Amino acid sequence: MAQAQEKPDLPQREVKRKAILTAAVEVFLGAGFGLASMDAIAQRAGVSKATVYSHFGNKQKLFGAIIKALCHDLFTPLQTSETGANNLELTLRRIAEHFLCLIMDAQILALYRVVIAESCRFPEFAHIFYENGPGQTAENFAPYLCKQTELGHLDIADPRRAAEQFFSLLSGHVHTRALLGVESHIEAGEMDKHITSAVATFLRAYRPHS
Amino acid sequence: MAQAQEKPDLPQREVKRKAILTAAVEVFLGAGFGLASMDAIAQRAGVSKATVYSHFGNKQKLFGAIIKALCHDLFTPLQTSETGANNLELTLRRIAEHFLCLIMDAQILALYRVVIAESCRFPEFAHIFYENGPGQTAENFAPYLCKQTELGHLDIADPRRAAEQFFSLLSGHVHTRALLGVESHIEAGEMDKHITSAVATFLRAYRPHS
DNA sequence: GTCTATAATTGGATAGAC
DNA sequence: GTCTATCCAATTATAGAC
Repeated sequence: MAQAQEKPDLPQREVKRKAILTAAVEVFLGAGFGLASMDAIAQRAGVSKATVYSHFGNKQKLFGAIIKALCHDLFTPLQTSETGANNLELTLRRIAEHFLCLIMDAQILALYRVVIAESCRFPEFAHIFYENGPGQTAENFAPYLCKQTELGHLDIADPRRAAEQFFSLLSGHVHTRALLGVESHIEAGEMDKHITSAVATFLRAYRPHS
Repeated sequence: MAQAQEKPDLPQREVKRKAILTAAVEVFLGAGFGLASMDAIAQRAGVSKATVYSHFGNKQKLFGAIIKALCHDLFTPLQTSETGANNLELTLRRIAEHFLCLIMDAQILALYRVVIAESCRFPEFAHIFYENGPGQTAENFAPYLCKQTELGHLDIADPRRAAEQFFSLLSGHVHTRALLGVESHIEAGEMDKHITSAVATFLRAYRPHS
């Protein structure tokens, strides 16, 4: 106590802040906003409740902090540019696989559930989620479809709408079931068929009739 | 008080039971399971809390009762049989319109949000929701696609999968945004374009190449 | 059978010691 | 800056009057 303070620059406070955020993610995503308790978060973070409040003010603000952070961190943008270039079907398939890894990710599913559940009480977070997730995804993919149309490999009049259709085909009932926790595990073979079928349907619909 | 009891057969108890159920639907769908209170339900039903407990035992059981009732009542099956018969595109469009009315219905959206939110704590209800909703819908539609394939109007190898793709195209980001409460109102013209585009994409993908 | 009143617990938030 | 102890409101559930 006397000669402590040796490393005033070691961010002791930041360590606790991180611990609280990590705990809050687990508790909020597991229990939802309503049933999550600040006690549970403090306990899991290994700090006192007062410390939690000193960092984040109140429950709503803490909730907002973790939702925004997750929306910002979890959605890694799909790489549509600089691809294997010439093979359209293969490129679509690669994008499809990445997309399905994203939307079937346990943490993103949990985030989606919580954001949907609280969309009436916290419309701001629903908006942020949509813009960073589904919105961005379609927005980024549309230019690729546009270019492929210019090159004559596709025949698409409304690229943005076609992009949404592509991802809707991919989400499908597989995603619905995952969101509902019904028949939660899907074997690799079934997933492969699902992707193959979605890509094939999209290509049959939008390939030029030679 | 003395000469009351004139109509012992009037189902006074049933009236209160109905009032409680109605109130419970509003409160649970509005607030979610966690933030819904038995006080609020009793108050809205115009009865005392003790009466609520005497009818439904506890909060979980009351929640289960209303979820099951809603899953049973809200999903009206799409009429795929005995249609305008010969015009395939028109029939698909009619089914599509009915389907979109269903999934954009405010009460079904609210039910969906609550069921998703509680899918971890109440997997049984998620299962019932899926079976009565998305599952039934695709299951009932598949035979129609099968028959159209036999008639040579469509070319579908896996009718069940194609059925899911049809409804996935129709749900799309329109449904996602509605679920999230983002950009909640959609004008009729935009909805019409959405349906037209989804049906057209499905037909281009699955019509036989003459 | 329904109500009023209350028990028992929990959860959000804070005051004050160190 | 962090912890302990506590306040206060709300909530589930029930006991007992009528």
